[in-house]
Amino acid sequence: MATDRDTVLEAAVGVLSRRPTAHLDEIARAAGISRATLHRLFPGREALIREVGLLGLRRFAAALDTAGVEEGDAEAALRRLVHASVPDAMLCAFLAGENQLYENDDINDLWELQIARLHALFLRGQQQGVFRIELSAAWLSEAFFDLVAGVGWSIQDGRLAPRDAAFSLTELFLGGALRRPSAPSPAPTTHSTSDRSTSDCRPDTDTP
Amino acid sequence: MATDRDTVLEAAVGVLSRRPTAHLDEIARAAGISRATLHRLFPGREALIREVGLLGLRRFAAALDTAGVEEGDAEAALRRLVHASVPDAMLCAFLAGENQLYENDDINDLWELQIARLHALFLRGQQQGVFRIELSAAWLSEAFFDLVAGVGWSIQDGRLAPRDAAFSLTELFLGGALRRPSAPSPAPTTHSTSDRSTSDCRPDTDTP
DNA sequence: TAATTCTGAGACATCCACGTCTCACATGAA
DNA sequence: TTCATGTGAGACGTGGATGTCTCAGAATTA
Repeated sequence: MATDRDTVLEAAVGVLSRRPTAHLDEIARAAGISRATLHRLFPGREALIREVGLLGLRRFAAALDTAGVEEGDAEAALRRLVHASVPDAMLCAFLAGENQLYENDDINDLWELQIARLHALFLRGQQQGVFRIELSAAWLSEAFFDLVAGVGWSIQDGRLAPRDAAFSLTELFLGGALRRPSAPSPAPTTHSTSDRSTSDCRPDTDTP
Repeated sequence: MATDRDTVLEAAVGVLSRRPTAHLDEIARAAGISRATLHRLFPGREALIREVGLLGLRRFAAALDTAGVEEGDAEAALRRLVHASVPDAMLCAFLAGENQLYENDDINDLWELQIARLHALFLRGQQQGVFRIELSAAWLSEAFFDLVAGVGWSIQDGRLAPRDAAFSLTELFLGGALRRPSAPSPAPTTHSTSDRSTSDCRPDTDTP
């Protein structure tokens, strides 16, 4: 069913994010293809998980791009980043689990690059007076990424509704990160403007 | 050096939390013992990681106990829980990564039990009017545990000072979880009373 | 229909981590 | 010193996942 490389990779994430030692049989079955075809697409297990990591990093980099994290108000940029990264929360969950797994150079470089962009966003926000300075930018970066990963896990396990993901993440994180906590708005910019529907954050685990 | 079972397990966590597929050679070397001794202590890899999971769950359960999460004000209980669980943040990081790994019954039961206690804490806090009701208790539980895990990873990688861990976690999480956000106090109850020193949160990675 | 391409299923061979064993040596007690 | 216990180092066999191959059948196209 899933002849697309990226489709197979997303199916692999659904398995590997929870069981990093899953057999290739299992991954192939989750993708709806045979082990032979999996091998035709990716020459070996190492190549597969490397490409999974690369896909996650590409998606997160794209989210940083589309959110425009280096422009404008830091709070608004973070809100945009939430909406842009929540659909790929599952990939981020995988990255959070094995970011230090790779001794590969290009992956680590790409990873450090994105983390640096996050770090710069929080640093800028602190200089703008939007984010609290008692919490280090490094900690804010780590916490944000971990919460994105938590969103991915929660959605996969059915503990969090995909439509609530962006709202839950934004409110919880910004409540703790903002210097002057905005009054807990009952219904902020989540379900309103809908520049991008957040309902397409699907684990895509088994949809044959 | 580390003949103690728990010492070996803690050393194993430092490796397994980042690389779940680490060889037994690597784990033994991290613990400062030989592979033969590791085998004498734990009969096989499966038994090892099972005991690592059990240790983490026991520690987290003990943290819930010493914090007394089922008593008194929910906010105060959560603050106590932070201080009690931060020293074992590395174990929690391991659990966060592979909580669904086990098809073992007793581990899953113990896991569900602790999560239920967390869930009850947040539910009680919401009923008390302390925690926000726009964020589900399930999400608050997941987010809290993920942030504890993030603390463990950050400390292990040297990105977060162990002495700042409890403060960073408390401020970030409570800022987003409290219904009436307390004014961002510059130095709250973290470094003051010191019921338990938070500086003993050491990854214990390689101390030969 | 006929040809081509792609996939699934299965059968191998290979390799590596794991489990087990033995032996030498260090440490501590008698 | 002598004995006992425990550890480290290494060798060895095994099992299972992985990698590669072939072939039959389905899907697509001419």
